[in-house]
Amino acid sequence: MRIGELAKRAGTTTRTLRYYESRGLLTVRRDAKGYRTFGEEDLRLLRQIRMLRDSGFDLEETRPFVECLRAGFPTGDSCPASLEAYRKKLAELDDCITQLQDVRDRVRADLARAEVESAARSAEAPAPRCELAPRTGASVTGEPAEGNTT
Amino acid sequence: MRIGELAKRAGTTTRTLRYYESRGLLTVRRDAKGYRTFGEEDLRLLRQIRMLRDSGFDLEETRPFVECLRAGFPTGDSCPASLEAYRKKLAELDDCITQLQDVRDRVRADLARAEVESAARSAEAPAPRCELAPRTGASVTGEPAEGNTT
DNA sequence: GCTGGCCTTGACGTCGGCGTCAATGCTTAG
DNA sequence: CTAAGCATTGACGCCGACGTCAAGGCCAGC
Repeated sequence: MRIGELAKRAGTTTRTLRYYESRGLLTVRRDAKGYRTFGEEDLRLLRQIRMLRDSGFDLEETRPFVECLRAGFPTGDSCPASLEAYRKKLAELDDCITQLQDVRDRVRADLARAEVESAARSAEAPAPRCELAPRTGASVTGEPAEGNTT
Repeated sequence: MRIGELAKRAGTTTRTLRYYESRGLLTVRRDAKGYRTFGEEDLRLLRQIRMLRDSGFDLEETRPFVECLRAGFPTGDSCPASLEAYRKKLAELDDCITQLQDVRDRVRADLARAEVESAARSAEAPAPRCELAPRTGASVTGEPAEGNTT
């Protein structure tokens, strides 16, 4: 399998694969023509990387999983280093979520306060009335009843 | 007040202030020597920007607040556009938190599974015994008792 | 006069993870 | 023969929010 096919099968691009190679995540054989050659194990490796990246791992953090696979283990997370990486990421995620929640609460509070003050400002304005003038009988304002007293 | 003092008072750097100016967030007067000159209102404006950036607003998103302050309102969030910006960011934060929670749960599940399988592998391995050899009498391995049979 | 400290503009560097050329080579089908 | 479609290396572009350096002007104090 050459790079184009692998990229297609892995749902990525050749550029990405060459980049991974440059980072040492992909080890490459070459055929007689100088073309990169890959096998099914590379596909598995790429799927592993993609899953992790979807979970917020940056590329470097996938390395333990990659090395684990390359060491012949059935899955990328069969090794202690991978478990450690999981735990680290988990802690990071928890921290991140907590921080974001704090921020959200702050923004929520700011919004609430700003809305209240905005309402206060409109209240001190001449209070636009949405009521219609009373239909029934005598006018409260003391205006002359329509077509009377002439 | 010149740029250095403003930067110090706002807890930031002159580079940042010049950058804000280049983005049109800071409007500048110049003195006779060509130096930038600032007033207290610029300090308030900077504090507003800093608060928002701490809450995850990118620079461009602080613009409504800045314009609100410059329009003479008492706070940056006295204007409808600012309230809208709050609501938008709030929604973004909620989305972001939800996504992160999903990711965290996935990672947690992956870790749990990997831990179980790791434990399973150690179980099928030759079970490293942490017991000491029995003190009492006859050796199980059939080795010659120490200093005997000579 | 010199040093040190403030200011000016301009421009390049950073970080991650690739995207997007450009110039060139190998192979195969028409 | 030629075009199409794969491959190769190398190098610049992008994004946001600045950091950092260079080269120079202006001023105060010793």
